[in-house]
Amino acid sequence: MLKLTKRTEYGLIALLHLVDREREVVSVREIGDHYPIPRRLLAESLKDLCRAGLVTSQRGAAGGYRLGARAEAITIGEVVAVLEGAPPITSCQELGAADALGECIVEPVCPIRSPLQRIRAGIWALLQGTTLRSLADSSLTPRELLSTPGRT
Amino acid sequence: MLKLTKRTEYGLIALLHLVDREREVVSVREIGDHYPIPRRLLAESLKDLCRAGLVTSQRGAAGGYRLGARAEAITIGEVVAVLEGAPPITSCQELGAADALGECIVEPVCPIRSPLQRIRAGIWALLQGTTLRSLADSSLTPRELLSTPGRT
DNA sequence: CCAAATAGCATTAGAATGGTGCCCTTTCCC
DNA sequence: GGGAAAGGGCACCATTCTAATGCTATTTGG
Repeated sequence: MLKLTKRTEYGLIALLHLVDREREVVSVREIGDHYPIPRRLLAESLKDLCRAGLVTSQRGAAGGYRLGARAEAITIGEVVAVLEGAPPITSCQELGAADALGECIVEPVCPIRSPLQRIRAGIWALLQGTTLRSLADSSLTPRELLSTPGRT
Repeated sequence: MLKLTKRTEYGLIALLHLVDREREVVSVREIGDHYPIPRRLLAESLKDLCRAGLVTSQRGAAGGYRLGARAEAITIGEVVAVLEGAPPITSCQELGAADALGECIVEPVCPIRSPLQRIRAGIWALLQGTTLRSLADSSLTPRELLSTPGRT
């Protein structure tokens, strides 16, 4: 289904919490105490984010996590890619070459021509264009997508 | 995971095929012959789309399907909602009232404050703002989202 | 009447998801 | 030094979702 996983939700919650305390080391316990979510899974998400370098960890008694970069430099796309695997944007589809439509001789139904691939690319672009900072500031979209135009 | 289902893909392929032959009645067999996909599932998707009124059906020997509205009037959001269930945008979250952030006393962690909810809303807005026509014309996004700004 | 085509329902195998258990390693602090 | 606190790494289970197929009924054109 078209939805992000709990894993991602917990990760984002943690990251936004860390944005609030940029530069500080915050333990999973403290983050978990603020939200009605299974602390254990929160920890799993943070582990994954740590392996990917989006956060750094401090082990030991007074340990915890800290943002691995500025909040403006971490995109939601990165977070999603880490926590639920990179989107299966295959073959010639690379967002950069997204203009080269019409010229794809891979298959009878080239993936780039599949409507689903194009939609995925759009969603992906949206996520890549949203940073932790902008999410923290409640302005989700790059511009003001929520006031949708289109629909001729 | 953040992905649309095959069901949706087949539905979109069928719909785009019907856009090409607007007003004509096209059988599942004919559509299926054009793409390397299980014809049976294609039929399932079309059945669902028919129940929802996005396409109309003609039963009997020379039967088939036809678009239920103009290609400009059918949004990808509608198609997705039909084929994989409406997105779980719960409670106070309604896209219209998305401005009323900060004032939500439902839960300790109000869904509207959950980053995941906000991202879902963004994705949903994107889908709602894209029509079958614009998809057929390969210009996926309402404006030119693919050239993402943001990322301060 | 027959063949083609949609309509409806049911089921199956496999994968993904959410959640938990168990144990190890590191580090602070008494 | 020793224990408690905190992260690190697997492995596992139950439930749900997904993709796909089987079977049968109903409609309709020729």
